[in-house]
Amino acid sequence: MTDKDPDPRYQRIWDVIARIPPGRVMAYGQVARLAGLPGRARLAARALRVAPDELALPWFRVLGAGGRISLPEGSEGAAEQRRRLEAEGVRFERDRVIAEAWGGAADDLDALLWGP
DNA sequence: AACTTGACTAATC
DNA sequence: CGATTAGCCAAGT
Repeated sequence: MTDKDPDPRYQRIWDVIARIPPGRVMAYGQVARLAGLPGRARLAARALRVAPDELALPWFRVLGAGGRISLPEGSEGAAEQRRRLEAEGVRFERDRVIAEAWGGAADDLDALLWGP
């Protein structure tokens, strides 16, 4: 076939994001690292942006470094992201997610991805 | 092929 | 805290 195969890097990133437990959050860099792409935080962001809606990924559980929403403040997406996270019990401190929400997620994913 | 852009990050000031 | 700089690399122009 002449078609390009789907980029396996994106597949891995989508897989990681899809497994983030409710009520928890992860940073782009962390997602990239668990996807086997250390240092490619921007690729994780791009993958999320181009992700098909059919995957129904929990995009709102992915934040920038330090638990901050990366979408432009005042944008529709930023408001929705915060609303969805708070609906799952994730608490905020000004524009930043409380540290508790983001512990554990890596451990759980580590178990799900590498050792079930 | 050269240049710009970006849902990033860490370090500095 | 916020602003700046620099590193990074894939995709868009």
